[in-house]
Amino acid sequence: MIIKPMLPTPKTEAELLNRAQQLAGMTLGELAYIAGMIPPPDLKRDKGWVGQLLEWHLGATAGSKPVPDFIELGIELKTIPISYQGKPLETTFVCVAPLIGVQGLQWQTSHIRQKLARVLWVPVEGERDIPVEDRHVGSALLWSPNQQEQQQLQQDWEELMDMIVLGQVESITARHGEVLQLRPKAANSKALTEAYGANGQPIKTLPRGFYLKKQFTAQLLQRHFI
DNA sequence: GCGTGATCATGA
DNA sequence: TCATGATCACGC
Repeated sequence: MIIKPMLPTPKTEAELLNRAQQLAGMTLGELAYIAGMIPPPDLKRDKGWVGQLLEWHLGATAGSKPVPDFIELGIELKTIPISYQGKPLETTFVCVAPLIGVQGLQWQTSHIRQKLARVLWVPVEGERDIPVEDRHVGSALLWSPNQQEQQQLQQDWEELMDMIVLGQVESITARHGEVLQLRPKAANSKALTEAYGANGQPIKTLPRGFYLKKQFTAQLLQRHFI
């Protein structure tokens, strides 16, 4: 697939937000045309397509490195699929969860806290009955967790990491955590990575990722439009 | 396999 | 109907 070079990366937060807000109201088909991309008929085999399209338009630089999308600005870009009611249709993947070498890890210095410190949220229509090319981009917002959100995130993170340290990763389900979940994040159920077993011995288990629950992202979106 | 971008699809 | 657990694509 031939695509045009991405737009230059914004130099300031204001410039990034401004550019994101210019995209509001446009369709993914229009944005794809500008980028020289072809919209897929659906997202079954192109789950990251919308995110990569927006990365192109906003000049995100990180690629697949475990750092914020806009390194200089310390800002993470997240597209979020929304329903006709403006509520999230999916949970939001944040980052991979460490399963070994986790003793002594602190929330304050964790990767997930760094990733969520400043996020540019770009809502995009996500109902499956809307053709991908006809879906509209919504109004972008820059977000940092408020005190309550920080507290909720830290509490969930500590609970989940405690279980990982204790070798209970395989008893963690998506129901643990109020706002943050731990779920598989893998190519398939045969992809395995190392973790601690119940007796401290090494085991092989599915890689996991941290995800924000829908209710949490719904509230932060709503908070912005109040 | 890992980390990025995420959404799919089935069981409850 | 809906969230959980599973899955898809890509660069390296």
